[in-house]
Amino acid sequence: MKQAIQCLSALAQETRLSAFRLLVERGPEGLTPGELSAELDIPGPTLSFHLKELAHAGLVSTERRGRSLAYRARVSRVDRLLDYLTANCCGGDADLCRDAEAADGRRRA
Amino acid sequence: MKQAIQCLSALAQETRLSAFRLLVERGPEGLTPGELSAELDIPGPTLSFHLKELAHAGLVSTERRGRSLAYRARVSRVDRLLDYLTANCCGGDADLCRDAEAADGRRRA
DNA sequence: TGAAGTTTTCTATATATTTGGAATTATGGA
DNA sequence: TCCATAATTCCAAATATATAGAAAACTTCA
Repeated sequence: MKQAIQCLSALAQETRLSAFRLLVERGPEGLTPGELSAELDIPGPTLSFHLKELAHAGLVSTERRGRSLAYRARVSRVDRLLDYLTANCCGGDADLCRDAEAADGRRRA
Repeated sequence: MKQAIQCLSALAQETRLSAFRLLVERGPEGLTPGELSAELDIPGPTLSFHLKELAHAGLVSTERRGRSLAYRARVSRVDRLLDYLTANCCGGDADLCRDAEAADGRRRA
């Protein structure tokens, strides 16, 4: 649970969510803090604070590339997060769960 | 994006995450604030504050049932959240994305 | 080794969230 | 209507998070 909250908190902030999504789009090549700082128009220290938060949650990894660092998104973390959030849905009864969602949809429609 | 942050923030808190997961497990029958308050050992006003947060994010729905309310989890919101977080992964190049994850895994192993 | 480029740490301030007791509001049944 | 139950709102204090300038630390390449 601690880990899930860490991931959720990390993504529940505008600057960090934007940075993470840029990194997801970019793929394996990654982006440097300098590039992110420019792209997001955020001062270095502020960005650094947020990247640290994402790294601490395991949502990004880093690798040195020349004189800069390359930050990359770890998308698999997001998948694991989803699994945790919906674990044992409807007590494990898939049919019940499907019905519940359908009923819920009907109510809103 | 606003909506995604709202969902993430709502779940990024111990009491709310616990409540949400209890509701997910319970399925369509739902749980009343009183039951949740007892189960989680949280004072009424505190729980109420958190349920409001979840409801505001669209993660739970309510329905009156006799003298109480039934809170239910809206699991579909979580699915949509995942889609948003990983949208346009690796610029839409699925092969690239798969490779990136595999490489990342190798690095960590 | 030294200088330039990158990124992070330090630090203070501003802002936002969480908590729970007391009071209030809403509901259903007699 | 009136009472008992259920849940929410109000409020103030405690806690946590975000921001960015100045300074420091780490890398690389000449």
